[in-house]
Amino acid sequence: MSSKQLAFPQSQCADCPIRHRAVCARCETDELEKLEAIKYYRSYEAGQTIIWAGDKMDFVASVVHGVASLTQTMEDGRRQMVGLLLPSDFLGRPNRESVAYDVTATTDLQLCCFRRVPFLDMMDDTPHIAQRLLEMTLDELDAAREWMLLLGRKTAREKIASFLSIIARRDATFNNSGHGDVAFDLPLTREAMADYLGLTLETVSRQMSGLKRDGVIRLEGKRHIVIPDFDLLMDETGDDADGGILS
Amino acid sequence: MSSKQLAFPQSQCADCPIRHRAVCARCETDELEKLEAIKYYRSYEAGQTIIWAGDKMDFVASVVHGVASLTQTMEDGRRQMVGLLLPSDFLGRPNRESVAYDVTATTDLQLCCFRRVPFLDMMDDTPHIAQRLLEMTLDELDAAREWMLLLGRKTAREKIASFLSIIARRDATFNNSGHGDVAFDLPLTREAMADYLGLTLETVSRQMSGLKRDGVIRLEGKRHIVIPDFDLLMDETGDDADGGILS
DNA sequence: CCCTCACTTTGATGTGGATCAAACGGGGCC
DNA sequence: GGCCCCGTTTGATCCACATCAAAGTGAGGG
Repeated sequence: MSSKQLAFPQSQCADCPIRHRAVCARCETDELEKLEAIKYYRSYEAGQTIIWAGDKMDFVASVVHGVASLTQTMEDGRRQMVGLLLPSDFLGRPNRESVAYDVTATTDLQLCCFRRVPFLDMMDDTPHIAQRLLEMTLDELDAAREWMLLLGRKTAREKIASFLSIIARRDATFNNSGHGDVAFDLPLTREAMADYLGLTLETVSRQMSGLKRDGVIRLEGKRHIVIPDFDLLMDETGDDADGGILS
Repeated sequence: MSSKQLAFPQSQCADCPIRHRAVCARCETDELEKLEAIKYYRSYEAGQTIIWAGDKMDFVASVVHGVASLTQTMEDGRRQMVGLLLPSDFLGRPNRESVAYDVTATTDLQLCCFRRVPFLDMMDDTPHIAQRLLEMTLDELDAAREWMLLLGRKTAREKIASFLSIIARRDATFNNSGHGDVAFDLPLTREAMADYLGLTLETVSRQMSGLKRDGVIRLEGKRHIVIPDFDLLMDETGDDADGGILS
């Protein structure tokens, strides 16, 4: 079993996180070769729109580096972010050509793409791909449901604290030397945070200032966050205090 | 193709909507027999809790009749509905034993259940089941994203109008004789609607009264809704006015 | 080095929906 | 028929967050 994992040719599907999460974890060598044959990379810079709502999308993809967001916009301009894709997350619907929301690069971004139709063919030949995608989609649905609780019932301060803990859990490099400092860079502007949280950017800014004033977070520059005590932050989220730090 | 569909033994998996949506649409006779062997029914009455958050769930299921809801509750009692399951919707995660939210019957309810482990085995043997479940889960994720826009950015009146249009789309019997009346029963109390919409029950009630006062809806009793002109309702949702009535 | 521009912070005021409180209505049961 | 109870409606008040407005900050470019 472990020898089999070691047998995966590391040079194939090289820096592509999809190997770990969506497709390749249980792939055999010949399947990896098929994936190699249909994959290609695309890069975007911060702020660039990848696809507009309603456009055709002829590929599925996995995020290599950077952050992408899915956003819905109402006619009068109100906007709500409905998805935030970090490295190794999957983008696209194998069986559907169009998307229902704008996809935007919120930071510089690299995607590992697979053309849709060959990817579909490969799904037919390789049953565990669909099973793995099902797992990932169910995880995303669970995340969406947490997000709904946040949007529907949490206060502005709880929303900010929850958001920071979500980003910290995925991004933080943490400093176990001595005490438990957790530090990371925010990959979003205050406006994008507001779109994520269903707030205005002014409220986001005020609540960040409030958390800083109360010593829950430290701000080094506008974007770099240091959390001196993760439990203190968790107390602000409104979530049950189970499963310890970054579990 | 159509002859093949007719070849499905109608007496198998008899009144079970899972046949149409999750599993059986492309099943052969022998696969249907395997499904028959592991399926069973469970009934619940309105208000009954099916599973509590954190409990083990040893089955997956499909809603036969009635309505079930998925709800998250914060420690201080704030509640947010995060899923609403109508007939033919699927419940459960094949690969996970526990659930992260309470599952409750909001009306009298019948489920068609499959024990989890045999269902998993069947998924391994029958690749199109995972593909179909992936499709359904992606649809649910799209619905969750619409819901997030509603929770984050819509006004109370828009939330109510959107909710009514969602229920109408799935439930309504409509009366094409003469004009386009659309009528249906609300499967939820005002309180459950409030949990769905991220509002209080008082606000739900006030906004319903408002829509009634303005002639957008008629109320016959507390629960029966008549919509004299669906376009009028759609104008209140804040959504783009594309894809006509009940498309 | 300073100017610019995009992002952010802070301040003053307004308001939609929450909260607290009371009355209403109708179905089931004695 | 009358009473009770649960779900619902309506009213009065409050407050968290939106809105409108202005000033601060810092990175990049001339």
